[in-house]
Amino acid sequence: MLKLTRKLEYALIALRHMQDKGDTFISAKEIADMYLIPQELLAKTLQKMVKLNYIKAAQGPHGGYRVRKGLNEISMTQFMEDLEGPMGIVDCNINAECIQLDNCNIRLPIKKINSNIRAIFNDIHLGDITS
Amino acid sequence: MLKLTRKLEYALIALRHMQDKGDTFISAKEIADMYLIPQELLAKTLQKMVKLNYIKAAQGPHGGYRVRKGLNEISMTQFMEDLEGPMGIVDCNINAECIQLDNCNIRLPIKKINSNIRAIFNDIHLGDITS
DNA sequence: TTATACCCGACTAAAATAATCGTATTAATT
DNA sequence: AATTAATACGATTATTTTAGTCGGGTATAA
Repeated sequence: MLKLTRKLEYALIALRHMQDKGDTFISAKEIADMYLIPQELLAKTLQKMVKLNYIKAAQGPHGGYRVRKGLNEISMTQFMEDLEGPMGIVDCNINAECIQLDNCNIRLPIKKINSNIRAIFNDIHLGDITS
Repeated sequence: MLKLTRKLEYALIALRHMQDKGDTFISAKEIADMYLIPQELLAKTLQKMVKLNYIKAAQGPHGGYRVRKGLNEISMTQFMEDLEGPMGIVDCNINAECIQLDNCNIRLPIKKINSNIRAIFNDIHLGDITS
């Protein structure tokens, strides 16, 4: 309960590793081997981050990935939602398709918790983790 | 991602409902019907809360559950961990069986996030939600 | 032209969560 | 005493989410 997904974990690990390596391209394999994470899964996550323009890819031998500049300022909220879709402590705060509607007697306090959590993740940025 | 389980949701809804009703015993059925939640599942959750001494049960017709006094002071952290077991933004902060060990390059920042989240839930008490 | 690496969708596996079922027990009511 | 409405609880099944794998493709350096 309340856990980050592995995809996010792997993404953070990879970002940090790449950050450390500066401008050189790092292959998915290198990262996967080093941190003992499944290469294919990591690769997919990296590919997603390319699309999101978090990182840049280079194909062919000596190819790999490197981080884009300015990544440090991205908030964890944005990062998590970019990679995993909307986040909310309960569904009704996201999609509003809850069968209970106004019937629900805990809607407001839950909403408040939700915004507290968002506040935390708004205040943490990728730079806090990857550098 | 980062969602409360239904069990917790149901528990909170039930607690609030019972709180509203004061000292009278409320059946699982009444709550299940009112908020359109599966009766058996709710019942099990209520039974767990009886064991935890959150609420008191009475069997037989006109039986049901009612909240114990002093419930309002229980923190959400305690509540969640009582019902669902240890909570942590990543596993390694809980069971420390992570294959990466010191290899992990994001351990510290993640740990910090974790304690931020705990701080939120330590500061919210059942009374903030159920009354 | 070969080897290395990214790209990407489809698929399968595993784990976590949610829900149901069956049977036993308790106690108020008639 | 019998009936009924309730909790107690372990076992089981179903569903959903997350994790991981596979296969075929494209790009490019050497």
